[in-house]
Amino acid sequence: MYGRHQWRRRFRANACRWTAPRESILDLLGRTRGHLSAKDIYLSLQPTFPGLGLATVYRTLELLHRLGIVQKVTSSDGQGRYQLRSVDQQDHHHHLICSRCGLIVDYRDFVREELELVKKTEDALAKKYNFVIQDHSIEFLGLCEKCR
Amino acid sequence: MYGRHQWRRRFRANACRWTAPRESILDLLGRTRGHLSAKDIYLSLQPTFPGLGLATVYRTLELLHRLGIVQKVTSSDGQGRYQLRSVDQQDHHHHLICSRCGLIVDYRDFVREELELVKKTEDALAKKYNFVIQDHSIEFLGLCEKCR
DNA sequence: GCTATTAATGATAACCATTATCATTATCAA
DNA sequence: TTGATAATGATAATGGTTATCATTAATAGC
Repeated sequence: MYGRHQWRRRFRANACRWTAPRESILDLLGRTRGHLSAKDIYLSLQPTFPGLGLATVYRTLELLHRLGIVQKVTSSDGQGRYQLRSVDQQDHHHHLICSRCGLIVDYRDFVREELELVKKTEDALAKKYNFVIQDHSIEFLGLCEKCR
Repeated sequence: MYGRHQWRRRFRANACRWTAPRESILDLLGRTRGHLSAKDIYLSLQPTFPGLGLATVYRTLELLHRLGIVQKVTSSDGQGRYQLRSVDQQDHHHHLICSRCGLIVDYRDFVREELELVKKTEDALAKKYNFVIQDHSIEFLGLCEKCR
């Protein structure tokens, strides 16, 4: 995983400053498995960083998303959730989402097959519809064990 | 496509009443290609149905979604968009979404291959994670011709 | 190490899609 | 026809996200 030095360099390269809020948010994302909402992050950092503002969390997440550092999932309730984009391809995954309680499960089954197809589709769509493809999302919606 | 008699029967079977707002919304969805937001629908019906309330549009869309009549896409700007679920399987498609302006393109390329993989994945995930799978979503995000 | 420039921050108001409330109306089974 | 009640419309409330703006802090140039 990246350390603060690498992050700092990456920020500099994009004319962005390396600040305490950004470091603490990246740090939290780095040591958290799941998908965090802006409020999750805001509340989690409250004890160690009481001065942090919610607006800064949003701004930082948007920046990280723009830089391709963070992956954004808009769940069906319209709330954005964020996760560090893993450096190694081994960790690429897709989502299984409970439409009742919003639980998000990362699954890694069939990812190889999925990515093959994704690559093929991506190329074809980019050409046919004249899009610049930035990302893809494969999700299954259903009811989890508790909600079924 | 369904006519009002079929819809009416389907509503009755679910203890739902057949009303003017519901008929007009279904009618509009039936003769519109793209994905409509609640406000789109509200504004489109304003001339022919001035009394229609926005809340009713939301309630109707939620009902149609619950009944499986309508497909919902939550775009990355957090706005819900709705489309009549097509009766014939031939029309099954996935989405190409512009992350800047929200444009949604339905594509039908590689859908056969995608659905094969989807079926396989669905079965495995349902078993492994004890989910009841209701739906899936495959989306590509990028910048459209105008926004690139 | 200073200092000027200006990006970033925090507090808060504004925004906007969606949901809840509630009195009124309309559907439909009996 | 009528009674029970589902559905509606108007509007207030909610909640996530964005805009505003004065203040603070990071960085490049000296």
